[in-house]
Amino acid sequence: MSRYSAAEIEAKWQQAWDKADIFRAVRSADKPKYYVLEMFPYPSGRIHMGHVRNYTMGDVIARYKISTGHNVLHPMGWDAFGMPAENAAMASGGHPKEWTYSNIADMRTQMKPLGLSIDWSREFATCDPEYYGQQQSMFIDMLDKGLIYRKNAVVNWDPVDMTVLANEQVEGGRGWRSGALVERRELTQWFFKISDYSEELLADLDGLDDWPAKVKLMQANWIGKSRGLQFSFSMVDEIAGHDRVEVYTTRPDTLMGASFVGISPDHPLAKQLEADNPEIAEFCAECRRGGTTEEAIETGEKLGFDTGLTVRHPFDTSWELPVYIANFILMDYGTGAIFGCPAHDQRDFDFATKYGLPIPAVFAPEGADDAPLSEAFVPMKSEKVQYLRGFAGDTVQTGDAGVDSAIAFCESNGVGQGVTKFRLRDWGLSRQRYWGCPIPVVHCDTCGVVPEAKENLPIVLPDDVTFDVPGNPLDRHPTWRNCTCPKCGAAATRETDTMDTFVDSSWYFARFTSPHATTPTDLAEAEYWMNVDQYIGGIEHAILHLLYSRFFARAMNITGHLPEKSKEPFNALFTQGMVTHAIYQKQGANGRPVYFYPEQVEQRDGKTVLKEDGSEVDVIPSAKMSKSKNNVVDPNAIVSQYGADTARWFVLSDSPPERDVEWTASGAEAAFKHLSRVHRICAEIASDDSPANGADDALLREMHKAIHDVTGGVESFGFNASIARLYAFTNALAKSKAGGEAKRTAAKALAQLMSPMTPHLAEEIWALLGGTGLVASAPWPVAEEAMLKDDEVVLPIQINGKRRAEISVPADMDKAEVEKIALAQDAVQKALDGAQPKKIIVVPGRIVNVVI
RNA sequence: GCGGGCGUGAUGGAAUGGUAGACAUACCAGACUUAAAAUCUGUUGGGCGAAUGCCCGUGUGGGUUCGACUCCCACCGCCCGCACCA
Repeated sequence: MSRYSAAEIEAKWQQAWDKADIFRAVRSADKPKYYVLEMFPYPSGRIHMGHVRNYTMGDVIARYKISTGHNVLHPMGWDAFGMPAENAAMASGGHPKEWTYSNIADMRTQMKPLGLSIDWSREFATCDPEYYGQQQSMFIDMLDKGLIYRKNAVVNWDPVDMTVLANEQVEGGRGWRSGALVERRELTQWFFKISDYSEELLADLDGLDDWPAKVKLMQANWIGKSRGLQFSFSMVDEIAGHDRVEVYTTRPDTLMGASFVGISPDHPLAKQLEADNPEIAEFCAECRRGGTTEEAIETGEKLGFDTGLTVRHPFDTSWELPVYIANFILMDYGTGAIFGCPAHDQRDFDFATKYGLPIPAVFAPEGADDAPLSEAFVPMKSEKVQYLRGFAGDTVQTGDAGVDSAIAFCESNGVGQGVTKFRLRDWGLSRQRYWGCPIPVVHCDTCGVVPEAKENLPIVLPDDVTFDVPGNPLDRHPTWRNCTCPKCGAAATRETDTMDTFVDSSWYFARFTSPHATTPTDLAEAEYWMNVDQYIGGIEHAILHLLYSRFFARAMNITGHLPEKSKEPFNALFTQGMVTHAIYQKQGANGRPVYFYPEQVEQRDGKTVLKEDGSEVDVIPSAKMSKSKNNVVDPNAIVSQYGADTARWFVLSDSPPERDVEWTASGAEAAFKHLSRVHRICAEIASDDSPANGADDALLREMHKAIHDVTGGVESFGFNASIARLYAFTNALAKSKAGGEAKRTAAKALAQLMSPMTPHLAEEIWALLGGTGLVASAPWPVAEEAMLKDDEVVLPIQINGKRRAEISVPADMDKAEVEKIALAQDAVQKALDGAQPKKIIVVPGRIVNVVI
């Protein structure tokens, strides 16, 4: 009998699928469509286990949906622009384009053996001119609709990558990719008006029922809606055109607790003062430098500088407050100025204590006195408090009510107005890089900034560039920027900035519906295939990519490139966990850890030791795979050792999909053994000629239960549960004494149920067992309701909630009868000891509980 | 600090409020073998017991319920996200 040879089987069936062309997505009205998409990869050149897990999950869904009669769209492409390509060019010569396309070719070669049900005819890379040319076309449309604008802005400048970063790309004051401390620079930049959609992007999260709550929450936090009062303090002495300080507060109810006004070091007034006061200039410079060490960012002492200026309280013009420049006030948030209410804000409290400012309480816990505070009193806004210095609403009310009535009071008394503010800023898209989509605008001396004419698109990146010096090669290219103005025809220059690569990934899902169209999308195709029914990717894209894509879908709808229904483009989102692996390390001589590869260690007497000298090593379980920690498992090595089916089976089997899964050698080995066993069992069954017998029914019932449970698992992303069920079904099949026909029926069902996870092996055994056609296109088996219930059920008998006996009764026996049998049990009789039970609970088919 | 999630055998993990530990790993024992590998069979939460069995057990403490891993309250621990956000 032939052994399970994954290499042979997998190549054979991949060819069969190709030949039958069964994964090509075809638009037709005869079937419902299903669009499943995994977040497309960056072409680093190597696939890793995380990719395998991500794409396998998508593949399970895609294959399952094919067999349940859907037209499935399951595409793949490449997020191909971005800095690693330029970094590679800088580090080792070569060209980003060659580096990228050769990486794509390598990764495609590594992915194909996984046997994914991808429609490769739709493949594209975002660095293809056919793709980014359409992106340029959309840029022009969006510019036309006022969705994009240009402004001077203080931007986050990454001094290592020599580029501008969006706020979202700055993490803890550092560039998200380079890790360099970000500097402030003023540049003219292009922006998407995403902030116009803050309210909508927030409100529409509510409709995303099949998104993880966690992701929705993260987006809501990021959008950061707040309701407050904006008003101004008039200055006692006007200076150089400044007669008031505009502030924003979310706690206007604490206005009577104001003790100072603080402004940001970047506030226009501070800049004014800085100009003729060296001391202030020194302080502001210190603040700006302030953020540059990590400690300062983390712990940050609250520093202030008394400007000597004073302002009048809006309710009492004789009440004067000092104006401080303070390092903890951010110019980008609100108005860049605050009033400090030390009694109810710990930060203001610390500040007031330090500079000897008064700390009047505005409210206190119900029934408490107006006693001096030793720390700020900051209750939840939903909590009721007693106002001591309130000015609007009830004396005892919640903070929320206090805020509302304070806003109403202030508005009717001409003190400012209630405003809603969002934390979400406009999305700066300009990057001073070469390897990105050129921004299709022209700078003309007479006409100014002019969008390029669409017939001139795509504006293609020049190939003759060098990377021997930092900065943008487009900027120093001798001729590329020379062009004519599309408006007046005079000589003009191109914009040399390119787009943020997040633009590329904000619409690729729409392009997959018509990847070769000569417009960004073909509306008829988009109308048919959109929305993405199931999107699968990592939680790390919870905010940036998904928020930008949601915005882009709206912008594409406005510019006529997507239908109205696609404003929320992803119907369901699933965020899968990582694939992790243990780290083996020892303390090195210099105190730093030394890392070992998995093949350098072994288990001896329950300890993990080095093979070479038997010394014990430390094991850190479940760590993210990382080259520097020597704990990376290469998918291709696994595929050549065990086959793709084993890799696919394992990444799905050991943990729930949303959680991390730890790759273990023993687990992979076990997966392979199991698949070999399935192969062997099915090969035996193929030629089993034993006659039908009494065991057939039990096996077929087992089969229908397996169909039911496995289907449920696949539909609810419980792949690990489906796999556990398949193990159990295989065990039942192996042990069954049923006749050959029944066994073949059950084994064919096994092939079908396994086909989404291990498609090659499934085809092989399907063929061995005489299945018709390809299992990949066979209709999904349906569980018969009648076969799911056993005639006899085992009921546990509990006494006071503890299991004391078991009875076996017909499943449809009525309650009274069950009760009678339960009571007759020895254990029950003994426990009752002649007394009457207080109560008997019979849950049909489940349990009996006798209460004594 | 705010928000969210999670605590179950040696390990990964199962359990619509209804027999806790499915399924798998690991370990141990046995069969086959000259031997090993492969394969097959069986055991394995803790304690007591010769045994039918009994007691304890899902982070800790309380509560609701005939019955709680599951629901409620409080606490402890871990993980993730956000954060001088006015």
